[in-house]
Amino acid sequence: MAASDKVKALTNDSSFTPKRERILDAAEELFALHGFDAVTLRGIAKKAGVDVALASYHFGKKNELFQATFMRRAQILNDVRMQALLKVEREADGHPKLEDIIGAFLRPIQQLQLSDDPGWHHYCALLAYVNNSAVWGEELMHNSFDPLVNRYLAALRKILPAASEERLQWCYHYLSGALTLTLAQTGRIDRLSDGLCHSSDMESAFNYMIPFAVAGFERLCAV
Amino acid sequence: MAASDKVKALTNDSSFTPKRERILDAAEELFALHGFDAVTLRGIAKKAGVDVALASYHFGKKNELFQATFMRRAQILNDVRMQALLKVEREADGHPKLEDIIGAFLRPIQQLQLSDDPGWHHYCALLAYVNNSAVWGEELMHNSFDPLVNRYLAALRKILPAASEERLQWCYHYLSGALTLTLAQTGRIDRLSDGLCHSSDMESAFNYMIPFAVAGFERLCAV
DNA sequence: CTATAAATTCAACGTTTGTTGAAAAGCAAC
DNA sequence: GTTGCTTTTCAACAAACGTTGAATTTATAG
Repeated sequence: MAASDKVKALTNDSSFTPKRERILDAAEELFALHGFDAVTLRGIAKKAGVDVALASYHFGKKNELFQATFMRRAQILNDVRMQALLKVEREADGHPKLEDIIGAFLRPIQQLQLSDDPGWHHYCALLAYVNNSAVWGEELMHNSFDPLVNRYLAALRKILPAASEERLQWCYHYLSGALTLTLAQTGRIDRLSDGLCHSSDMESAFNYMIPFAVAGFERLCAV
Repeated sequence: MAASDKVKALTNDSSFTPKRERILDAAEELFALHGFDAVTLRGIAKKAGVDVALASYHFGKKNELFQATFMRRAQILNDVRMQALLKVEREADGHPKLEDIIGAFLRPIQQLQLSDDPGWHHYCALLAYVNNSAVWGEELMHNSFDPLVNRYLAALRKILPAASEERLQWCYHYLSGALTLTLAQTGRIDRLSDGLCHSSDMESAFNYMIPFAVAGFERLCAV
């Protein structure tokens, strides 16, 4: 009996089988690189050094494996982002600047993307895939991130009291789009800029993205 | 002999077989909705009311059908966008405002998306899929859109002479990301805003997107 | 050391996939 | 109306797919 390890997943009990984790690692990388449908359970199993049937044993259907892969790091990301928001609110005595809030939202992703763990690198690409997907975009993002995002929106509302809810939502949408295309790392900016800029240059990408988004929010949501 | 109709495609000769066009229509819709790998040639053929083998006969491999589907409307979009840019440049005696240029870049997409032809609706979703895809994003976008985009970048350079090339490229990247997520229509903003905003509300999406991007460009690229 | 349960592999199933060669149908020209 | 060419269908292929039940190994507990 397995495939009902959901209790474990929820309680963040990391007493998992090593092979189970290796399946998730392999799935993470392959799903991020090629998308859900282009990846086969056999490909995942091979990369994990494991029999095909083991993926079904631990996670059930292929759909469920995909969701498990996506959810695994979601809570960690939420925690880091929440800490970042609380920090800037604390340090500014409850009156953070717009730039601080957007920075708190974006910088953790940049840091995780560049961390030693290559899994986070893959996860960021997976995040881009899911957020832009008509199939997974709504439900999976909602289940994984809405509480945190709503907390951020509340912080933005507080310092942008003149903004209509509609404008605030659309501004977040544009920010999310800019972030998503950045994390997708398609190599397009490399081509278009003829080698001047690089999709992999996350430092530049985030350094410019923050003031870009700040200016947009101010223009649409300022008093 | 066929599958080398590439001359026709290039010369825009629309003396195509009706069934060939119906295959492209069906492929457009299905690829946009589910992505390349989730769509089968049999599914396309069924929707087009045609035998499976006919797709291979006209387009060769599945890859090539996908590219043909994507390229079909690309030149039309390029033409419309180019006309829009020339118009704002003409009407401003060669000195258009930033807002005019970005509007010329975005408004044609909005209009096509909302046109009577449902094919454009699907094509816009396909554009979002391709632009965010690690597999197709670089090559296909480059082949289809780079000349036009470079023409727009030149127009932006002219009115933002103080901007470094790097900043200009990244600003365009963020604009492209905001546009891409908008065209993807994942339904996420509907959920996050609890029904207040709608992915399908292209009028609001573009009305807000333009000033958002304008403010971003000005902040990063202004004198 | 043994019994019990979990983890893993093995083998196989029924489908579905993209692709192809040959046959049939449609259509032009003479 | 027969001859050539294009278009379309038919039939079938080998390969790969997700999934499952049973067998085997590994770990846990008493």
